[in-house]
Amino acid sequence: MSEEMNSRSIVIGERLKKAREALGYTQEKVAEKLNIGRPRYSDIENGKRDIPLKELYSFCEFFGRPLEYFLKEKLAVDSGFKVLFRKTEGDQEVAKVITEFETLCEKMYTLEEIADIKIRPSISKDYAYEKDRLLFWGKFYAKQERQRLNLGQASIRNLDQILEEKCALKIFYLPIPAERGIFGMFTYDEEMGGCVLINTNANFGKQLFSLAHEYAHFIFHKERLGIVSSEKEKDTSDESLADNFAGDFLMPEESVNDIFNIRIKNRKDLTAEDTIYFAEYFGVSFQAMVYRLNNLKLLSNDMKEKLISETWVNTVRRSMGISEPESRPKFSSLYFHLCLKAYQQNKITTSKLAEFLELPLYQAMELGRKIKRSVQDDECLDNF
DNA sequence: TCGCTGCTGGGGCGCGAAAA
DNA sequence: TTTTCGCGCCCCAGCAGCGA
Repeated sequence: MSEEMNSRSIVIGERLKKAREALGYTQEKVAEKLNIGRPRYSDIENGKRDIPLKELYSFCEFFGRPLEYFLKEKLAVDSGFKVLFRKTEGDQEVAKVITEFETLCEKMYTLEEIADIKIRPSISKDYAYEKDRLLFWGKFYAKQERQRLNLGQASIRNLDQILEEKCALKIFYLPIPAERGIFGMFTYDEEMGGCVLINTNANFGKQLFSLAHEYAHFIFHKERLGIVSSEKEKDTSDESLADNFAGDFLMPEESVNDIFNIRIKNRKDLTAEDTIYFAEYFGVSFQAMVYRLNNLKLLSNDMKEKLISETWVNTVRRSMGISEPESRPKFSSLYFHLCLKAYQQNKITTSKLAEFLELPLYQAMELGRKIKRSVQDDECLDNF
């Protein structure tokens, strides 16, 4: 084996090991699935044996990773996902989602490199807090962040765009099986910056809340390599702080009070219709709105319990002319923009464009033609 | 203690080069 | 053209070390 081949085999072997451990498989299981002997697979992982291209494709397919993952000299997220992997040990469905999340982050990083645009968070502020005053600090920093980002008191439905543009967060959307109780994930890496994954199986209101929640992790808990925001962990102090922050950030007390005073005035308690109106105004879920109104003492405990148990909320929403928006694209507008920019500058081929956007080649060719014809970036974005 | 991993030795198989 | 030989690759069995 030549020296070059040897170093390549070592890199591939290390990536194979990471990919295998990410899915919680043993060497024996992988070897069995791929129909090779375990010692041979062990040798491959240890870089002692070169891998034929055909076999490498099988590995890509089996681990759900692009070929680049095994061949690239340097990965952006070589260390950043380790903790996430450990946290989801044994749950291969979730492990697969995380693998896809990692792949998306890696693609984003590659695109930034190709387009020569490195977008990194500029936050250097110290977000210190005391663990016994989480309500206070959540509210305090939510207000500060709104000011810092010039958001005023208005509702922020386009939070993903704001966080991408102003905080350089990388945001992706993927479905995670509902029964796992996972709403979002966050990971941070010096090289990559902050990366967020939102579960698209939740409704849009819940997704917005999860995004604000993950943003809280970004500002408070960057030192933790990976965070899975789930039902199981909701009572931990980090999760409580993130929830408090998200509630205050999305539904500022002043705004809620203002609307309450205009709409409700002299009435004794809110109705389900009122709560739906509030939720729609702030873009959050009905449930989040109920809890927020209750926390602000604008909704009695009895009414809170009654509203939370209601099953006809969606029927009322529809009768009020409110419908759930269509499904969300997996990629952010920034990711899409970087793809188009790289293609426009002839830095990626049509097949690469297809790969980055996960499109069939013919669609990528059509898009490519539009990009080439188009004079302005915006025009081609609108046309697609 | 058990499961996982790394490592070694023995043996089989296929392929290419050299010899008959 | 056929046979032989060397080499590389592979599999299997088994042992030792490590960590939970």
